[in-house]
Amino acid sequence: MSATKDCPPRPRFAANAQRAAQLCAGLNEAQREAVTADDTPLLVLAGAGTGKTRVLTTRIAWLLASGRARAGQIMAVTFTNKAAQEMQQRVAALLAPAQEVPAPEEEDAHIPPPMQWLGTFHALSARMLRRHAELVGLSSQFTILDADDQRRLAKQVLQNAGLDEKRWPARALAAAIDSWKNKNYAPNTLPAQAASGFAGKARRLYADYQTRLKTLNGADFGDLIAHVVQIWQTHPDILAAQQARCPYLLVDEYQDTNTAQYLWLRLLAQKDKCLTCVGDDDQSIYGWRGAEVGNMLRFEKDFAPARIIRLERNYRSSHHILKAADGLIAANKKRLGKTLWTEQSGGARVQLSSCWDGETEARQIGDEVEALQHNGSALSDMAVLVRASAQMRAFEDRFLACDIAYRVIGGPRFYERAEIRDANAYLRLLQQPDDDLAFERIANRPRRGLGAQSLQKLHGLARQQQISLARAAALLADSDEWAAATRSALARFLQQLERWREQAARLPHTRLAELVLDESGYTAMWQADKSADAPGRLDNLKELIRSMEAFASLTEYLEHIALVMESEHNPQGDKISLMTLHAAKGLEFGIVFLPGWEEGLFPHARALAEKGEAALEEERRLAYVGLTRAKRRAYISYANSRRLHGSWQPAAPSRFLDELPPEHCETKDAPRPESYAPRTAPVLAEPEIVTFPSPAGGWQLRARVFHQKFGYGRIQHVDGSKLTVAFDKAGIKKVMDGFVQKADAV
DNA sequence: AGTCTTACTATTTTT
DNA sequence: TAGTAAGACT
Repeated sequence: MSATKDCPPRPRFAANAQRAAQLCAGLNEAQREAVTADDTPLLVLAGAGTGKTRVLTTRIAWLLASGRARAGQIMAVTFTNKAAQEMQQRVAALLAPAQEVPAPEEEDAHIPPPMQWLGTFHALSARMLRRHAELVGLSSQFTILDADDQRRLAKQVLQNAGLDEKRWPARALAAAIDSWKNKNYAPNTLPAQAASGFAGKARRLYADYQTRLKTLNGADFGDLIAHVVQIWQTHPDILAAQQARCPYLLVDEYQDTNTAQYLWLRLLAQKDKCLTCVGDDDQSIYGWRGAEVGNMLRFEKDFAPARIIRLERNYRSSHHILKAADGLIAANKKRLGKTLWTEQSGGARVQLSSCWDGETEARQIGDEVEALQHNGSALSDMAVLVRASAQMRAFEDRFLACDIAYRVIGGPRFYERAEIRDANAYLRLLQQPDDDLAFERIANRPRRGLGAQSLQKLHGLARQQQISLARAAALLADSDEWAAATRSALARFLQQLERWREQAARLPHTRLAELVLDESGYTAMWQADKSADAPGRLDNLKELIRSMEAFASLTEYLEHIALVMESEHNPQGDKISLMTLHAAKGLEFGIVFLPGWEEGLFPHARALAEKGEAALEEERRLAYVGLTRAKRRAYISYANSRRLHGSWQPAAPSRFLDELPPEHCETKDAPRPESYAPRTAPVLAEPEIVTFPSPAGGWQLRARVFHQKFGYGRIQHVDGSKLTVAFDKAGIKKVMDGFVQKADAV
């Protein structure tokens, strides 16, 4: 607790020594050390279930209670809004009893949000960027693009460059740009290898994309970080001011930082900062999104003199589960290394079982769920964690069939629905007339005679003049070009927008939203729609208006929906949770089911194909995350064959099964004799529709083939895997070879 | 301009 | 298999 020589003297605030001591009361040795550490850069290596969040929040509370810092001087960075929220609440709860003591300074007397600088990288960056937007060519009203906007923009850039969208899909460009920004590459610093992509046009495309962003006054998620880094790098005064504002910097989930975020942190922390990073290299599962575990492995070097504190005492899982997880992760080579232990002894071993296929697996797990329920376990204390969302289907079907209440975590999101995005586009356009993506989205929704043709022409003019669509529209409406009908439609639309903007100043934002949806005819459009989902969409719009009430202004609301894409409204009820392993990070359940431990699925073949050994280690960490979610019981299962993309695939048990220490596991014999066939050749449920995966050379002209839908036919032409077949009844068709088979095989 | 047909794709997705 | 997205058709 002594002041360090590395840091200059800092103002001290009214301390509450008693309160500070109380905060440490329930902590173990390592936790207390981390909480009360001095200002030296600190890495807290916190294993699963070792009280990571507790340490982080207690450290914040301790910094405040001990008088080292005021709330406004602490910056705490998280990755998710959920984590930020939770931290906010927990800090407040820790400090709540302290409020009985009169507040030491008037300005702190009322502090509803205890931490002004607690948020995600993106939220904090957005806030700082709004202040200095003009330095990167934006106005402070800039729009934050979501993934869909980003894709559409990428598509426009590709079209403009004349690239074949089949070969170079927009999603691929958007993903590439994302990954370049994760690495903090600008168009002109793109390394040669990356620049050679997209038919050698990568750099051009990236530059175009950025130009378009500037024109429409927008920033994508990657820009939020990258622009701030750039501003700090080029304006030392701005950086220094920010550094001085928050001398205390805490980072959650440090293993998930990407290169750009790392630079962001390093810039902020380089001067006399008290930096505390918390994370677990063994739970790094977002490498595919740019996270660099290396940031964590290098911490001591990067922030020397730094210290590392390991939290290894696990409070969550039973002995066997912990040991099984520990044995599994030990197979990874690139790790800082730690060994979790628990005082809990005994408990159930990890249960391993095999089954016939995905459906049988779901049935087995369903049966076990019911058995556990009869023994008094609550559904809400159980979870099924899958590798890929496609696996969820079987469980949903089964749970519906036997009436087990379930909840899917991480499904489609409220803000991603078409009607919500439309409504938001109207609002965005009011605030930010140059937001082309919003303009495009709603220009003809509802129909007002501005079809694809008109939009196309507008685009041409906008691009030629380097202006936004709305400005181009204004020019055209006044010109003599085009059909009068189009011009008047444009003029009417622009007038409407103008009127709403005037109203925006007078009306509360919820009222404004209603007015816009009403007068634009948008609501009427859905009312007139006879399709089955129209009423639901109208409900969603009402829900949207309601949710806007929680915000003070339109600006605040828009900022929120851009940065907080979360939807979980209904976490109540006794239901079993169904989610991907990725979504499970940070959660815990009494009983956890881990289905689908098969080679190809888990570890996933695609991951291995892309990045080899590194990806295998990440898959293994994913398995580790899964296992360590369980408090009392873990069930691992695998199927002997699985249907993938319509055809049956043989499945071998995952190599991870062999890596589990056998003394902590228990293999349950398959309950049905016919389904017990581990490690044997696959059994195909419906051999008559087996496909021929690799037909090269296997197809002969004029051979008789059979197709499920078209019946018998004769091959006329072979083009790789595409066959032209003259069917007896259905005529000449082009079919993929996977869907036909030799007629004599039938 | 809307509906139908065809082609294509298919891990994970904190912001 | 199944879901989507783009093009063709009327």
